[in-house]
Amino acid sequence: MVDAAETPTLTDAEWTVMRAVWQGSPCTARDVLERVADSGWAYTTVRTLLQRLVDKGAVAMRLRGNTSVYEARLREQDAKQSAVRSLLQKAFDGSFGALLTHLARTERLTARDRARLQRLLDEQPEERS
Amino acid sequence: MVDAAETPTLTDAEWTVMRAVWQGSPCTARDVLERVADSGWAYTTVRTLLQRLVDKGAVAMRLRGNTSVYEARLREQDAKQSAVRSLLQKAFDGSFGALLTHLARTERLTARDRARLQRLLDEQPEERS
DNA sequence: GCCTGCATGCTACAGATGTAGTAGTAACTG
DNA sequence: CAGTTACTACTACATCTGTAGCATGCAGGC
Repeated sequence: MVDAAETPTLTDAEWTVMRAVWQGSPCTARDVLERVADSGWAYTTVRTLLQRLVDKGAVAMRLRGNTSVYEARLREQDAKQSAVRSLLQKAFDGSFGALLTHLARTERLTARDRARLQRLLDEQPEERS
Repeated sequence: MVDAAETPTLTDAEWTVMRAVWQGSPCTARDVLERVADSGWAYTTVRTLLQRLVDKGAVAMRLRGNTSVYEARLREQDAKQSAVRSLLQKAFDGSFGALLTHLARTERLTARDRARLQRLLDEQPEERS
């Protein structure tokens, strides 16, 4: 009852920045800019997004000299889990099983994926409601 | 190259309306309003959302008497697939396997889910790339 | 000491989203 | 026929998102 409860929701652009931050956590805006180079974003855009993430509590900011240093506060695991939950709610009636069924039906599973799914089935301990 | 290519992206509110539409497809705005009763939305809100969906091509509208009748154009399967793809891109580096791994780690399967998934795995023919 | 460069804190602004309200009109109801 | 309903087309408007620009200040080089 502690973790993914108050996870902030991230927009697409914010996900891009968070991925960069997670890539190496105490980092500067300049670092992030480099990591998201292909986005073509301006430095100030990265800055704005980082600020919004700070506002949301997803990253922490502190000063080192006159430079802001950012550090992830939201854990990648939690963000992912939250994103999955959100998808589950809006598109799969909240049912994890419905999602799996959909995946198995529509996604092309590689042999590796199939094996992984199988393992998921075999390993997961029986549910005790 | 026909199906989920040009699938429009749905917002959360739009998902809610689409779910109602899929529930019984040629239907009126009033029908939708009833189906989403718990949302507490005003009739005009539903109307606006339906209009936006029409604009996006997700539903078709035609007149019967002086009443608009809406019909899903976007298939539920395609919408779901698109939503999954989108999640994959932003949170799992586009890797289906990464999503599975995450699911295996964090989500719980009910016995029913397990059975269903197992059946799908057994049934689905081996992939040939 | 002054210029150049990089950092910072604001401000901006269009388009998307959530959530309606209003005005005009067609239809049912006594 | 007049009032009450119900439907439609438009308009509204605060936020959120994507994507920056600007004014300013400190720090190092010449």
